[in-house]
Amino acid sequence: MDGGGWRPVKRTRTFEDVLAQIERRIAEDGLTAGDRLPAERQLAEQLGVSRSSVREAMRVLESLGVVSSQVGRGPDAGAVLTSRPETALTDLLRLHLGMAGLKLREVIDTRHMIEQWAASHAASARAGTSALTAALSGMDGARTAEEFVEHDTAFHCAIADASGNRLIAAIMRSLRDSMRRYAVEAVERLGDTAILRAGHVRILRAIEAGDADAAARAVSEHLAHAYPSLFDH
Amino acid sequence: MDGGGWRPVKRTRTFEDVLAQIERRIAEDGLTAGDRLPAERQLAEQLGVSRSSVREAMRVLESLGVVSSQVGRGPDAGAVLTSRPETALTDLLRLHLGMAGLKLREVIDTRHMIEQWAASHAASARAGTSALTAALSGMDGARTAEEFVEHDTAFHCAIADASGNRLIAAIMRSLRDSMRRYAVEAVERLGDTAILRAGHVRILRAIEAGDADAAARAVSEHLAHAYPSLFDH
DNA sequence: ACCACAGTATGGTCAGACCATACCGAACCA
DNA sequence: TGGTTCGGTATGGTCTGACCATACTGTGGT
Repeated sequence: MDGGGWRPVKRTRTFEDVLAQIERRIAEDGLTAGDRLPAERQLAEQLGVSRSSVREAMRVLESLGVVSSQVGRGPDAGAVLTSRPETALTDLLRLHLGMAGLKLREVIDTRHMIEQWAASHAASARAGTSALTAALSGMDGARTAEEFVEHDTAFHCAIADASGNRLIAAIMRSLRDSMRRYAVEAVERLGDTAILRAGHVRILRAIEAGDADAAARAVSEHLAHAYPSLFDH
Repeated sequence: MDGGGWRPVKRTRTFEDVLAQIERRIAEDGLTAGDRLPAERQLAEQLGVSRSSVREAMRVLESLGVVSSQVGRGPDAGAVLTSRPETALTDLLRLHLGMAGLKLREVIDTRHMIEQWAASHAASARAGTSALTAALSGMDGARTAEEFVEHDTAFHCAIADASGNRLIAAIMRSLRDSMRRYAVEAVERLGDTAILRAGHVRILRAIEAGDADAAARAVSEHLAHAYPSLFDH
């Protein structure tokens, strides 16, 4: 019969329908961050489904960084549209890294790519140098590997922020956050952070000078020093 | 008293605790794709929570592409760990694009960055040329803009696949999928696809020749032709 | 050896209840 | 008039218990 025109009935789960309808409403009504969604009970009644299904859809939207739920009453209560792709990206990467679905090497290569791009663009725009110098002095005052990594993350994220592309900045921040554990290990294994500091200064100088190529090269060499085991060819 | 040691009690929701415990189990037990999680009812009993809370946690894990639920009975039923970051990324980008939380320009710049990187690496490895030629002939046979974009997506994703980095390939695929609508519009606006074909051929030739720089330049020029309005400085 | 069928474990869905939270507003007092 | 208190209420968070559809499992008959 090879199907004979038959199709399986009802393949989509209820909460998926709810999700699709909410997404449609967002697109059609032009909803943006800050706008409120109807209350769960109201939405359930309007869509003719149970509150559980609406809640499961809400959990998905929340996990993707699209809504944020507040209890209580008033203008700020209920499900409010937000735009937090970075939290969702962080969770996504952390979980897939933990499951060994992704290798550390792949994450670091991605970081390499993003940082070269961001440093080039930051240099072309000569942007973000104040945040970079602040992070640099923060690293100088760090007394533990955790503290160092904290400011190191701020430094590298500042480069991404300076590129002006929020998506790339969000990916960068998520990569760093999900890698935090491995970054601390890498710093402890290295012991001396002087060589890392030199790399940071070279990146900063290249951006200040507006030299995109030099900035990209500086990033590349910096990462090679930070993760030597991944760059032995 | 500055608080006097007081802190708000119970700020985390139940399903978040469930989520944390599942994640801990994944990390501690070294679970990977293919392994099964306990059944919802069983998990609820073991954790001392209701099944609803377990289900909400499951929805989050599913939306992040970490588990996949199958009904019925047997070895394949229940919640199975998976590794599908690309579906989660696609949903994430699509929703945030729809909400205007991200601008199309940012997505295309990201794509530009990834494709230059991937084309360089594919050229260095001289990899993926067979998939690329197949996609190329697919585009030649396309009769509608949708069909063309279909094979165009395959072409560009093949470049990312050839880089060997699954994270970057996943980001590439998600970017393309979430942009599909805009890509079709762009092709229709362009009318003639001959210039796009020429760009594809140049990219392919550069990869075949193992010329990383030429591949990166070809990608850059190809994107400039496809989205002229975004490249007018 | 095969097949039909009851049993059962699974996720999917629903209804209804109760709780904590936080705002709203009216009644109450100064 | 002005402020305060306190009950009402809308919100999300959680739980219970039920029922359904699905798909395997094992048993018993042929």
